[in-house]
Amino acid sequence: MSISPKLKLYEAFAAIGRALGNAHRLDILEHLAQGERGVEALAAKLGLTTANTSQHLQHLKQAGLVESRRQGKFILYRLSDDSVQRLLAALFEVGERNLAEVDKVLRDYFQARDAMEPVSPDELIARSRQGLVTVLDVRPRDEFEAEHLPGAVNIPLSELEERLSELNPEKEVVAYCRGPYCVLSFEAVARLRDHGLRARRLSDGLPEWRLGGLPVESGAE
Amino acid sequence: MSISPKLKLYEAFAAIGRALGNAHRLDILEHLAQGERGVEALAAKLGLTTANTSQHLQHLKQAGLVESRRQGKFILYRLSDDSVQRLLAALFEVGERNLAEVDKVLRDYFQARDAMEPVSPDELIARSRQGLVTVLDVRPRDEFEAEHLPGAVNIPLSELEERLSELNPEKEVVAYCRGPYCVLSFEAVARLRDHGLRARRLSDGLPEWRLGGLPVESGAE
DNA sequence: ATTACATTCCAATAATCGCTTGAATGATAT
DNA sequence: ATATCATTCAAGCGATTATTGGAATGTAAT
Repeated sequence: MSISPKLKLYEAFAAIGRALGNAHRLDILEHLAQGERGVEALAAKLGLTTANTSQHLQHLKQAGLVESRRQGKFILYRLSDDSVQRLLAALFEVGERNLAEVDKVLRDYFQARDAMEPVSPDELIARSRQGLVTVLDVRPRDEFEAEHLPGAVNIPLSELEERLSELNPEKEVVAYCRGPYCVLSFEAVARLRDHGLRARRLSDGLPEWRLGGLPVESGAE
Repeated sequence: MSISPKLKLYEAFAAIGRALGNAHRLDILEHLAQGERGVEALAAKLGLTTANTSQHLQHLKQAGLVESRRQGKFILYRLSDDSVQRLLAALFEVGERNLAEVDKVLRDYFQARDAMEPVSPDELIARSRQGLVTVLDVRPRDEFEAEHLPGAVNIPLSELEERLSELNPEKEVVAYCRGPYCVLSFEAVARLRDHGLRARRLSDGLPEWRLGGLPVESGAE
């Protein structure tokens, strides 16, 4: 007598759950949400060994969360589907709502999250059309070149101070990066304000923007 | 130097993932999606020991997926939030889309899923208003009494054959149970058709109906 | 072919998980 | 108080997981 089909299904779904059950793998998924990446490139960004990164990717692949294709010497990984991003969003929502620990980190580190008054995509589009804002992408150059918001300027966080002059002080800066928990844009807004500029964060990152059906550009500036 | 705040957050989110990473726990969540339950009652439905069920519940509680309250001698557990149900739905969607194994089970066991032509909630409401259908709840009596669709008739699957006469053969039967992977309604529809009745499944179960903001009733018939 | 290089596989470690059994807790009922 | 009952805790087992370093695979360039 075989196991109930419902449990068989749940076993498969649980495998997806286990795949989500590791912080590094969530990190990988955040990076892949921005576009295809090779194993070594990912490993470098994450600070993991390639062997380890490869293992995590295999794990994610078996769970149906990512797919891969070969291009020349490299094997590029990407999210299987938009449904994966929605799953991540649902996971984050549950965490934000029900885990005191999450709330604490958000409050302590991403301090004054509310005071940052994040800009919604709709608002950004409206103000951008009126020429009131500078859209600032603070991710590393390679990520910017792969894909970015239309009309965005790229100043990686590490170069922010040296390149302040490139920003028009008349306009408000709206900074974004990889996603809702990417620290780059928080940090950027704080530093820009220290230098007397008006700056706010976009409420989400590039992947959420794309998921919302909004346009993106790719290539250098 | 402390661990990055993003990883701290992801560690918390990963804990939720791990909580989803066990078939029995998903089963528990399906049952709790229908309403509050005590530990022993759950254990009986799931076929687990109480100690084991309790452990799983602790695990789910720590992950913020369920909450509990004491009522007299019993401790009742419930889902923390609607967001938990949305998370489950997102998990199922990813599985259905990207896991060949899930597809296989759905095809093999829940055979001819399409041929069953599930009825959507909207359609059910319309046809029900016209008096064209019998809404049939095939879950065990206790679950029916806790909560059911308005106007539904309760015939647990185990009693289906004996109580066929209670069903008006002029009307089409629309059966439902706990959720999209609950086997009861599939089985019920198959058997009803064997007996010459027109029968279809509701596309989802009671929890999804409630999540959609549609009304439910409770108490005996 | 041979070399170079990206990626995956393999083996070994320590840590964690799922489940069982039996005792401990905590609230209610007598 | 004492007894009862639902639930949780604690200890222990076999199985699984994350990680690492080194070997093996497979593709591309010479």
